[in-house]
Amino acid sequence: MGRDKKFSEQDLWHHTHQLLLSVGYQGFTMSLLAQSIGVSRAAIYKQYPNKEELIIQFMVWQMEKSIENLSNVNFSQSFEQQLEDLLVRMFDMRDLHQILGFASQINDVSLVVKQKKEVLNNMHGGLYIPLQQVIKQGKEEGIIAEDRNNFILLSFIFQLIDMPNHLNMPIESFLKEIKLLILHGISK
Amino acid sequence: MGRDKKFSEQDLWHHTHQLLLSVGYQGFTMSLLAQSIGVSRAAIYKQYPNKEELIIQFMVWQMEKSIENLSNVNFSQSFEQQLEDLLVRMFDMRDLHQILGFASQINDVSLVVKQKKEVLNNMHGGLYIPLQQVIKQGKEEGIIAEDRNNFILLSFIFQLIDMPNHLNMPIESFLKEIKLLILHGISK
DNA sequence: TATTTTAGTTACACATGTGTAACTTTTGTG
DNA sequence: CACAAAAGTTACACATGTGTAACTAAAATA
Repeated sequence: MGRDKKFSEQDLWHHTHQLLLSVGYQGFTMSLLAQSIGVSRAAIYKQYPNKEELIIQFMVWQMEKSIENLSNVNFSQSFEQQLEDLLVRMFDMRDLHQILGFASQINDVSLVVKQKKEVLNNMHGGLYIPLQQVIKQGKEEGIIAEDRNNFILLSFIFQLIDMPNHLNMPIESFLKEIKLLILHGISK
Repeated sequence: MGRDKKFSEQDLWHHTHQLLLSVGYQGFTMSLLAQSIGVSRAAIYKQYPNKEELIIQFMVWQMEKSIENLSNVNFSQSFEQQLEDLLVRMFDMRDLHQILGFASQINDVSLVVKQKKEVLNNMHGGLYIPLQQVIKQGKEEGIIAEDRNNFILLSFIFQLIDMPNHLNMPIESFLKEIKLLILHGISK
């Protein structure tokens, strides 16, 4: 029973996403969110006790989606194909990255928030597993030197995916450039 | 004449810098700044009409320092030496980078702000000139392929300098790793 | 020492954000 | 149809931020 909802969880996350991207964490307010969804602030407070819990929950949800996505890389391919597969998937979740960067700014206003921040941290590891797998393949194929530190290599890949496309190249060619830089840097 | 100042411009910029790093642009308030300097808010308002003009002025000042710094790379060295020289200097101005990223979030509350944002944009070019010079040298020495796009290469270098040092390696070894990644990517 | 000038403080009016309590609307069900 | 349950709104109290006007403090100088 009860009356029909004016906004779905999808709506909520959609607008949360957009707002976080455009105004950042500190600029994000419940007023702005309510306004962009088209309901009153209090309607959102019925579902989430405060801004912090709403945002951390959004992040956990996004992280789950991302881990799922990355874990679907086809690991039976060659190293280079795996890398390409990976890069395309990582490229799709670029702004997610940016958003997850806000996690450290969230105040521990409640135990729940503190715990979910911890959860988020642990999930970060899950994000790295597929990458580790790809690097392992690269080492097996003799493309990557055995003695190189995996963690640095994957930080490198994560960092490059966030490289701004200032020239506004088509995604495909831009990804090709990134792949080239990852594989061989600036040298011939 | 008049009474002695309680805080110098240096003090002001120092605390502005620290605050921007720790709380970000949206979290930055005149109250926090005044508090960390140890004066009243109004004392700062005597010098800057609002937060926006204060911050944009700080950015212009920082940018000037950075351009000056980068332009002092010794361009009579070999490509690899130039690159190393450059990386050390860029590493010193890492957080500057982060701070300049906030520029787009500053509201155009006055003509002055709008103009200084424009100035800042133009200065960005000045930051690239020494990098272009180094890349040119690399091409001349036949290390970088002639047909590669300079702008992408320098975006790449800028991006890598911001790579987080999650393993907390000593700066020297970390810079060595970055240099290696820039030169050859992940391949042997 | 009285005056001028500059630096700094206090206190106000205003704006925007938060979280909640009391109320209203809409829906399904006995 | 009336009434319980869920969803939504309005209005309030409170907190924090902004910018300014009136005031006070300290130093140079005539």
